[in-house]
Amino acid sequence: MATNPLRREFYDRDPVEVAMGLLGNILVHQSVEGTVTGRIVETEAYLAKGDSACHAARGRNRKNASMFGPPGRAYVYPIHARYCFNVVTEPEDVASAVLVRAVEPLDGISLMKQRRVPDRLREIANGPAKLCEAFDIDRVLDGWDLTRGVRFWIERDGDFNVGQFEVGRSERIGVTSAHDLPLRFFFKGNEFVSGPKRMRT
DNA sequence: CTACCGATTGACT
DNA sequence: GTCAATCGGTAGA
Repeated sequence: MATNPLRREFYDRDPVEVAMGLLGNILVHQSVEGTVTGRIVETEAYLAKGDSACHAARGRNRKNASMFGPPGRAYVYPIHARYCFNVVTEPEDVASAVLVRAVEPLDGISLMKQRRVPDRLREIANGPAKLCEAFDIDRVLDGWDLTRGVRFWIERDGDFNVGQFEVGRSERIGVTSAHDLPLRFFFKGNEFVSGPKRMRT
């Protein structure tokens, strides 16, 4: 069956636009264990310029190389003994990205529960590292081309009405610099968004 | 080689 | 709200 991944042009834009545009779209990972999908409900933008919290702020290295690659690739990096998943935005050599912080589990929930302990539905993917555990995203997928629609991609859900949620905006969670930049976006009131209630409304 | 740290999480007051 | 466990990557001796 043909897949319908978001195209390169979607990602080849300002990370703030991509971060807002990703909300409501569906993340898909087909692994040997089975297929899991989830609706993106929370994102954060990391800018190529003027953003000290961006991993590329102090230049290129082996770890952040994917961020300097073409748009529409994955940037997966390890932190605190876990992984986080970003999509690369803007043209090659412009190092910006969007962190996918939370998804609402849709298909393959039993498989996600197998991978996640505890397995309460709301807690399965309401955080960047939780999402990676539930979706089995690790460094093997760093640099993966999300626009091919093979194994790992993001697609639009034509039946989903984006307007049913108001989009909230806040400072980013967890960053130790550039606190003031309001670059986090989320569906207000959606229970699968990460953080305490005040960060979800 | 060792030292340090983080875009986290989960447990706890 | 606070705090410690976690470990791969990087920087520095």
